[in-house]
Amino acid sequence: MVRHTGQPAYLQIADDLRAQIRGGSLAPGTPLPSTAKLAEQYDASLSVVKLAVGVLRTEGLVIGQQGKGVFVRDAEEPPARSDELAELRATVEDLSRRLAKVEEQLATSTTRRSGRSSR
Amino acid sequence: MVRHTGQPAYLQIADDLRAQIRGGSLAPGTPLPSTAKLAEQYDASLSVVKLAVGVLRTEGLVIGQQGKGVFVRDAEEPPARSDELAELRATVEDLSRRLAKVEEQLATSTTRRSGRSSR
DNA sequence: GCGAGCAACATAGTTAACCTAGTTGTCTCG
DNA sequence: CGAGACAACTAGGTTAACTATGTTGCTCGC
Repeated sequence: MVRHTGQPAYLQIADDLRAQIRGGSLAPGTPLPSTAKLAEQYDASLSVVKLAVGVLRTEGLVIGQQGKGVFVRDAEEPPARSDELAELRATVEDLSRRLAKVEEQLATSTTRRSGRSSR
Repeated sequence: MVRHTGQPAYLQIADDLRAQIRGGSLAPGTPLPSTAKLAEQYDASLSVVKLAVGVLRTEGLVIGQQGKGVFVRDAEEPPARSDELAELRATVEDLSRRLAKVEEQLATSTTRRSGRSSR
């Protein structure tokens, strides 16, 4: 895992999980794989996985329940308060950054790609 | 210094710093004390201070600049025009949709958990 | 059969150490 | 005097170890 993006591993993992959540692979209410599983899956240390989950937790995308697991939060839409503006701006920034990154990946990766290995 | 209010230390520190920012004690553009200073000031370990700053960074309240310091972001004082809010909402929605699409394309066509991985 | 206890597993928090990398001021040498 | 080397700071990332706490399922004894 990790690779070239210039981004730290814990952000890459957070991004990936976030994408899976927003993309529907991880539906609201379902638990993420355990930190140990994620560590193995991404071939990362437990520490970075914990950091990644911490980011999503801070963002409010998931809710960790001690002893049980980390669950995707109900895609409840924000209650529209004054902090919503800040949140929206932050989200826009985040999305823009990720989009730029992905677009770059797409641009630079069309030349060498091996199998579409399912998913 | 982390009195035990039931909240973890790193959240207490993050809350305190956040309050100082929103309260104006830490004006936009000004740097936070260095992590070492904060650690001493709160009588906490460097680790929890780094976590606290990480939270604020994730929230977008501050921006860390390597080698220089952590600066209060030129904030988001809400001009809060309701049309801007609507615009932002629309933009976010649009970005999210496009991003999910692109990311899914990426997921199904690029190096995806194929056991590659550095380390 | 039931319940107490226990083991296994889960997240969460804390700490410490080490490394990278950027910035800035200083000091020395040519 | 100036340029470059250097040291002292800065944040950021990674890893590992330990602790605490909660959940769940199993087993054993009654």
